[in-house]
Amino acid sequence: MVGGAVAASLAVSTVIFTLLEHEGAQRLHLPLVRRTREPFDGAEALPGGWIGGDEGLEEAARRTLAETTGLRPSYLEQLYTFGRPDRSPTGRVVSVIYSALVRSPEAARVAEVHNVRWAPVDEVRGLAFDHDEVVAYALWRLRAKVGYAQVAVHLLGETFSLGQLREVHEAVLGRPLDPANFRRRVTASGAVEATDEHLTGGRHRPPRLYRAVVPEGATGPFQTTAGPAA
Amino acid sequence: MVGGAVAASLAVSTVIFTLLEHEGAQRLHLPLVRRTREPFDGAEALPGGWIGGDEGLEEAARRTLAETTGLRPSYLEQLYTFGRPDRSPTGRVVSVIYSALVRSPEAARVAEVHNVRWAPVDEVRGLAFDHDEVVAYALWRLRAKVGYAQVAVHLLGETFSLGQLREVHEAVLGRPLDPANFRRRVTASGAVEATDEHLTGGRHRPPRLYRAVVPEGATGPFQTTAGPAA
DNA sequence: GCAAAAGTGTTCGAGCTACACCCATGT
DNA sequence: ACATGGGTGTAGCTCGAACACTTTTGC
Repeated sequence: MVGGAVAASLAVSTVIFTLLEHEGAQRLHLPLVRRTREPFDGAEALPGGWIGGDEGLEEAARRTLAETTGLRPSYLEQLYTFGRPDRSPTGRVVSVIYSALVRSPEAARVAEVHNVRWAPVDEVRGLAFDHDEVVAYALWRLRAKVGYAQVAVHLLGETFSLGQLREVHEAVLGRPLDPANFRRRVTASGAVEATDEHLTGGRHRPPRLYRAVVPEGATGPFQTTAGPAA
Repeated sequence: MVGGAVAASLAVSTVIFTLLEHEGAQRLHLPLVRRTREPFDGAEALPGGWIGGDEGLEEAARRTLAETTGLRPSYLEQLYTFGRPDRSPTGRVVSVIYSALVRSPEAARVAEVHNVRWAPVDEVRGLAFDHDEVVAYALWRLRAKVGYAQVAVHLLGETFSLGQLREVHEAVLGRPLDPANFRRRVTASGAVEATDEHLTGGRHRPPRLYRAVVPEGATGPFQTTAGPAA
């Protein structure tokens, strides 16, 4: 299976979401890096890089993410592969796009070190290549997924209150949710389990803390919500 | 963005589903081609080939599909990209996998011409590379998708009875469906529209023929059920 | 005591399932 | 006439939306 290969460059880029305080509310942000070479010199782009000769695709996503932003995501899944022949003006580039979530403290830790700007998702425009499109698609997928899969917990720490989890969902979906119904839906789904601890220091009644339950099928050949394990 | 590129070979393969008569019922089948060179010489594999230097990914999928099987799919979407460094014993190959549907007459037309075997989906085993995995994942996705998206119509002709459409769903899901409820669900969804014609020649009351309704958002930048347009 | 979030209960309606039943056709 | 798939009606269940209400804390 060697011989027919063609000279396309293989890249990987990642759309990373996190929650940051913005105008008094938790809102979805993503990190952008400014390009320092042609094409699109000076424009902002998604973090990424070339795929190494001896690494898997997800591995490449993690490596380039660490190199360009220093981030270690708590969730990472393949999103889509873009390969229009004209998407880069300097030659054929096929990009495997990953989608990731990082917890806020991790994002804050990195913000001061690297040349990274955290942009609110709805203010992302004018990115290099077709990255505007990529971001819109990643956001659409995240919003769809938060409805049926346990992804939101990856934006929070080990334990969390149901109010905090609801705020995450609200930030992702961009609309308020009924606290009572949200609580019932989440607890009934079995996706979280109660701990004995409560969150103190708040201004009101201390909420019980919960922990995410690791799904059953996660050890099988396929993660049925994210794609094949390969 | 030239210069860092790495020497990975870029391939495309397609999992194609169609409906064929098998043991008295319509069942899902897919075409396999027998390899005539190393690696996996003599084994069966998914149709595919190398991606050309000046074609899009979907374009490459259509071309290789035509070249190896002669098939023209009525539906085609990107499924997943596989890139484990060791998935081919002869060197690094990254494969973009597409999932396709073809109508039965098209499948029958091609079956006699090319070196293609149509295998019932649940008897597919021992394929080259990681193609067993790929098929299992494609099937899982198709079954999930048939529940919320209008994909089944691509296995039928221009017009069809609701009984035929139900048979398609039953073949995909592998279980019987209540005819009354299926009819109501489909008509209420607005995914099909009634024609004035009826299917004659059957042994019983002639069913009304329906036509698939092209979804609204299909002209926008994204097809919200399949992925970005790019 | 008061404000506000945590947490519980209840009602309502949409949508799905199961199943009874009528309709129209070929044999 | 009758068998069979096409097509309609309907009762019951589940689940989510809306919202009233009680509980527990800080101030």
